Amino acid sequence: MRLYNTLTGQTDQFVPSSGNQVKMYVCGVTPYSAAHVGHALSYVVFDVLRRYLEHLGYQVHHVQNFTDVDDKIIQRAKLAGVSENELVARYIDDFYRGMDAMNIQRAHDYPRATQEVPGIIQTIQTLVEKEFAYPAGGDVYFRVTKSQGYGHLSHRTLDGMMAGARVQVDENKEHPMDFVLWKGAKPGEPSWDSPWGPGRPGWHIECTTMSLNRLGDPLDIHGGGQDLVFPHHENEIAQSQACTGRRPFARYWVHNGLLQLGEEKMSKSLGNLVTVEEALARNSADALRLYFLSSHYRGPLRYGDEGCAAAERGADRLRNALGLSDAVGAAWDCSPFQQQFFAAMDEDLNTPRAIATLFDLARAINHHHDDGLAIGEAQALLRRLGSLLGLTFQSRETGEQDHLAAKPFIDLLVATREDLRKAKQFALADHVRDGLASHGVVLEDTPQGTRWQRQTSAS
RNA sequence: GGCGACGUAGCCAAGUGGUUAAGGCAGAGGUCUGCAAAACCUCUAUCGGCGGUUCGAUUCCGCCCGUCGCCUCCA
Repeated sequence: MRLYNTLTGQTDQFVPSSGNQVKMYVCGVTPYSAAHVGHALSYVVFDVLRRYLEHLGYQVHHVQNFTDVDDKIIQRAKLAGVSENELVARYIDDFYRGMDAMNIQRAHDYPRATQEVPGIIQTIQTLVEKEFAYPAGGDVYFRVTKSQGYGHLSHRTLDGMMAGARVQVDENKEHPMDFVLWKGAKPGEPSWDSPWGPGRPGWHIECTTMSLNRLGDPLDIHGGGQDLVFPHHENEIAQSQACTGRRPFARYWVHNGLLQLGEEKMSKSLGNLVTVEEALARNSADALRLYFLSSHYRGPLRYGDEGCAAAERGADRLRNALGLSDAVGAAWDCSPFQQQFFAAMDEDLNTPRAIATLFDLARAINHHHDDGLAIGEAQALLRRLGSLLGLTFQSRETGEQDHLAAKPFIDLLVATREDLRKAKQFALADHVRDGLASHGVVLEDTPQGTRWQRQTSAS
């Protein structure tokens, strides 16, 4: 397949460094607040990338970290009156719950910064020995001026960055753009002993240590949101290549576009976020995935209720095509849809086009079903292609319990209405139908009898 | 200020140097239905503005207008 690579700025043919093994490292979250739909979007994208690579026959080794020590965690824990560990545990749980509900496959490994401290210290030590890093005032900094090609990934130069005039003056730094590898501990902060005194890892260094230790360089794919390109990924490259003395650290850099809420990016610091839990209370996971994937992964996407509702109706359309009963008629060739789908996915994961193919296939299924042809094979294809996008074709699960409890009564009402219709008591029959509809139960009369289901779109 | 991205129908969103510019949602008409629902069929865009390159540009180049992202923690 072809894949856009932030490093080269082009869409390149994807070829892993060794055979059919793919080493994929995706930057994870800092668990100090609930997982939001922007996270869901990002991890849906990498989930689809992984599913598709696996479909192509690659063996993907997927590692994703948790940055479980940083300023915000310390601050929030104090605010909540719990330990850092408790806070982190709570939000890691929340993260897993949300991602599982989105049908995102779990990574093979979820390393945590706090569990890698000896390795991180080792990495920093190597950098200090190679003079890429220097201790100052209890901290250790990375020397960006010694790093060749610094700024290459984010297409900027040190001079250009200085011109931004937003760099903060720091007495300890040799150069304003130098960044911290090790933060000396302040009173009351969690800390570890190190050759430079007690402290904790800086933000970027953990990913270098974890990816090099868990996967080894070169990584085939390094992914994350576009907001990580600078400084996080730029710094990761600088550190990692300085540490190993080899390049590239990662061969394909894949970045997803950011989700916006209203006119701005959704982010924890702006506080304008919708949590995954909230989104899933109103929409099925399929609808959200359809929504995310119906725009290209590198472009921005505006999140909103109208978009969710439209996606839910679309999901219904696909579900309906799969819900049709098969006939014993002649078969027909549905393989062109498959080819079209793969062609779209091969071209830098063009999920909008792939989804369009899914809808085309659904229409063909409905059409041929009307003509009395066999549709089982095409339905199986739709299911299979959909699963490459992580679609389950299940309706929303909320209210499942009520629905089960109410089932015998709904069945009874539906059967009664059937009798009324047979007796041509249409006014009464419609009254029953309207009454059920007002409780979110939708009836559908088919030649095989009346079907009912709970309304899938949130209301 | 520096760097980057984007501007396609009522809304969301693909795509291409040249026969009919995907798909979804919404809308209109029709078929089916006791009526609906679902489904099917049909209809709804000269691709931000101005120049340039070209036989020909929505697609390439320049400028302008507008929007967004990064440059600070962030998927």
